[in-house]
Amino acid sequence: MTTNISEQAAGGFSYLETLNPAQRDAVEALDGPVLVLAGAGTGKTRVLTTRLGHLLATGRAYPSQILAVTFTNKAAAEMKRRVSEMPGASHPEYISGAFAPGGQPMEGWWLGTFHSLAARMLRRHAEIVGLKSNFTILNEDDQIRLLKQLMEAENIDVKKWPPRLLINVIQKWKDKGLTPDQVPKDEAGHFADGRLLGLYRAYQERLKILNACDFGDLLLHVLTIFRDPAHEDILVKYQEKFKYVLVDEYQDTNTGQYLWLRLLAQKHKNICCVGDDDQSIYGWRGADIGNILKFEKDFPGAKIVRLEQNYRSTGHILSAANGVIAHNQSRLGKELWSAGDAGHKVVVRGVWDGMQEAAAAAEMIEDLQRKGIKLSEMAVLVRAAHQTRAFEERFIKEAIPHKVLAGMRFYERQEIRDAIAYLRLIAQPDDDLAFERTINVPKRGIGPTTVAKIHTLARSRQTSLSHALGMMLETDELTGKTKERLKTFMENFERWRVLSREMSHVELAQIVLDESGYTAMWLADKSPEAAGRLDNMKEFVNALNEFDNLDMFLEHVSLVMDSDDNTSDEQVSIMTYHAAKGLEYDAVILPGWEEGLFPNQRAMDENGIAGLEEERRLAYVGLTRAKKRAAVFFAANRLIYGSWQSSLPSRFIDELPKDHVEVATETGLYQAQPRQQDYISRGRPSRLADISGPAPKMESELGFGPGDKVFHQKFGTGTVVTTDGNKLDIKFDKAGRKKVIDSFVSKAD
DNA sequence: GTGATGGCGGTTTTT
DNA sequence: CCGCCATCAC
Repeated sequence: MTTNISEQAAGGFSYLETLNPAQRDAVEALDGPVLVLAGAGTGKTRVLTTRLGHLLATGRAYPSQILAVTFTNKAAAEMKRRVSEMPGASHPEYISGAFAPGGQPMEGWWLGTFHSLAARMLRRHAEIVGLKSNFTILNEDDQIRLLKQLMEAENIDVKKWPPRLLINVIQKWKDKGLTPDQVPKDEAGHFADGRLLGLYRAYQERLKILNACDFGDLLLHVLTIFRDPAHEDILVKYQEKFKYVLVDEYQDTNTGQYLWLRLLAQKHKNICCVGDDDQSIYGWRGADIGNILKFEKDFPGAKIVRLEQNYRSTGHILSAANGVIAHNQSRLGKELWSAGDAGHKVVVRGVWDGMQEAAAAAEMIEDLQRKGIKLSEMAVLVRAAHQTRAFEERFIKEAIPHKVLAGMRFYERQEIRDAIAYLRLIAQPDDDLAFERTINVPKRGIGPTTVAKIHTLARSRQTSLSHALGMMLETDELTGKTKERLKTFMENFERWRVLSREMSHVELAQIVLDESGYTAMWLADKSPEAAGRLDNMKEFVNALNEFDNLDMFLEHVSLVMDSDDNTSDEQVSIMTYHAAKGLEYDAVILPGWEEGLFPNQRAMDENGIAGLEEERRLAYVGLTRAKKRAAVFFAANRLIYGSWQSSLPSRFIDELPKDHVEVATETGLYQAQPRQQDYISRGRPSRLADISGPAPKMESELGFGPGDKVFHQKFGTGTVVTTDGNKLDIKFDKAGRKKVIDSFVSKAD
C-alpha cells in the first residue's frame, strides 16, 4: 500500500511551487516544532492543508498518525475537503471515509475539533473517570438546570447567585484544566457564599451518576486520564501514535487545550501551530494568547515562520484594518501587505436608527448586486446575535434571499430539543435530563408533585429516574390516572427501545414523534409559530438520514449544535464576527459600530483594556473578511429594552485611517470625537462602571442642568431631571423618561 | 395539575 | 420589549 506513496514522493511536489517562500517554508519544515504566525488572508488554511498533504505524500506518516486540530466543525470539514484535493493525498486508502457526516473524525483520521477528538478519546477510556463509554454530552441548558437543582437541594439562593453565572465560573476552571481538587482555594472565593467549590464537586458527582459530561469535561477528563500515573500507558500510546500534530487557530486555545496538546506532542515534538494573535477573539472562553508566547519555551528551538502577504483584501481595506489594529498595545506586531490594487475605500455611513440601518444594508446589497457581486459573496457581520433580527426582517420585506448563521441554532430550538430528548431517553434509559424533559411533554397530567416523588425515590436508591419510576409502578405509591399515564409512558419507551433494534433510526424517530403525541401537540397548537415548528421537525427527521445510527446522530448533535443545511445558494449571510472567523466574502457590511454596542460595554467593564483590545480584534477580523468591499454603519439611536437610546459612533470608526475611508453620512451625524487614549468607558456608563466612575456633575459637559427645557428630534420636548457627564436623564412630555446623550438635544425655551 | 397574570431581570461572543 | 419565573385561581 505504500508503493503509490513512494512513487508520489519520487516525483516532484508540484503543489509546492504555487506557494510563496514563507508559505513553502511553513509547509516544508515538517520535523520539529514550528510556529506559523499567519495574518488574515495570508493563506493559513492553505499552508495547513498543504502541510498535511505533504506529510502523507512524503510518506512520513499515515493519516492515523497525524493529529489535526481545528477550532470549528466548519474548519475541520473544509480541511478534509481540501486535503482530499491534494495530489499526494488522493490515494484512496487515505481518503476513504474522510467525509463523515457532520464532520466527525473518521476511523483512521484524527482530524477534528478539540472537542470531537477529545470525545473520541474519552469514549475509549471512559470507565477510568467513572463514566460509561456511551455517556451523553450535555448542552448549556442541561448544565444550568442541573446546577440549579443542586443549588436548590443545598439551599443556595438561585436569585442571588444565578446558576448561569456559576456554571460559567465552573466552566472557566474546566477550561484551565482544573478538577475540583485542583482549584486554588482563594479562587473559589465569594461565589455562592463560598460554597461554589462544593457545588462544583457535587455537580461532577451528579454528572457521573447521570453518565454524562459537559463540554469542558471532554477535555478535562482526558487530561485527568493522561495525568494519572496509573494509566501512563494510555498517554504513552497516544504520544507514540501521533507522529505529527497540526493545530489551527492556535491563538484561541485555552489552557486545558494547550496542556492536552503539549502532552500529546511530547514524544515526537513534531508540532505545528498556526495562529494570529490579532485574531484572538475567544479570551472570554479562556483562550490565552500567552500560549503563543509560551510555545518557544515549551518547544525549544521552534522554527517560527511569519506569513504577512495578504492575498484576500484590496489595498484600502487592508490598510483600514491595519490602521485599526495598530491601536492595540499588546500584540506581537506585524503589518500585512498586499501586491494587489487599492480597490475601493471602506464606506462609513451613519444612519438615524436601527431600522434605517437595515434599510441601508438592503439598499447597498442591491447596489452591489447590480455591480455584479453575487449574494453568496456578501455578508452582514454583527457583534451580537440579537442584531441579526432587524436585518432578517428587512431582507424578508425586500425579498433579498439570506441565511442567518447565528442566534438560535437549529438543535437548540425547543421542538428539536424535545425530539432529541425522546431519542436520548430511548438510547439511554438512565438519562435523567431527557426523562424530565419528556415526562410531561406533551402534557400527560404529570406535575411537579409526581416528578418530585420519583426524584426522592431515585435519590434514596441512587438510581435513575426511569428506573425509580419502574419500581414505583410496582407499588401502590401512585394511583388512578397518574399511574395509568405513567405506565403508558414507560411501556411506550420499552416498546420503542425494542423497535430501535429492528428498524432504522429514521423510521423510529417518526414513530416516536407520532405515537408520543408530540406531533399532535403542535398540530393542535394554533399559535403562529406552530407551523414552523412542524416544519423543523420534518427537517429534523430528514437530517437523521445523514447518519448511520442513532448514537452517531446524538454524538453529532451534542458536538455540533448546528444543522448542515449549508445550502450555499444565492443568499446573503448574516452572522456574528465570531462565526465569520476563517471565512471570506467579496463584500462585507459591518453595522452597529457604536460605543457600548461595539466595542461592547460589558467586555470593557469586565476586562478593561484587555476587553477593549479583544473588541478591536473583532473589528479587525470583520474588516479582513472582505475581499473587495467593506462598509461600516452606525446608528444615532437604538431601541434598547424597549426604550430609545442615543448612541455615539464607535471609537473604532475614528481609528479607521482617513485616507482609506469614504464617509457617506447624509446628515452630518458623524464627526471625529476628541478623546483621551486610555479612557475606556465612554458614552453611556454601565451599571458596573457607575460604582467607580467620576461623581456626577450637576451640569453636563454641554452645559445642560436639571430643570432645563430641551428638545429631542425623536422624543420631542422635555425637562432635564439629572445629568451625569454628557448623559442626561430627561422627562419627556410625550415619550416619558429617557436617558439621552446631551449632543442629541437642544435647548428649548 | 393547568393556565393566566404580573413582576423582574436581562443582551456578548461558542465548542 | 421580551421571556422567564412565581404566584394564584380554577
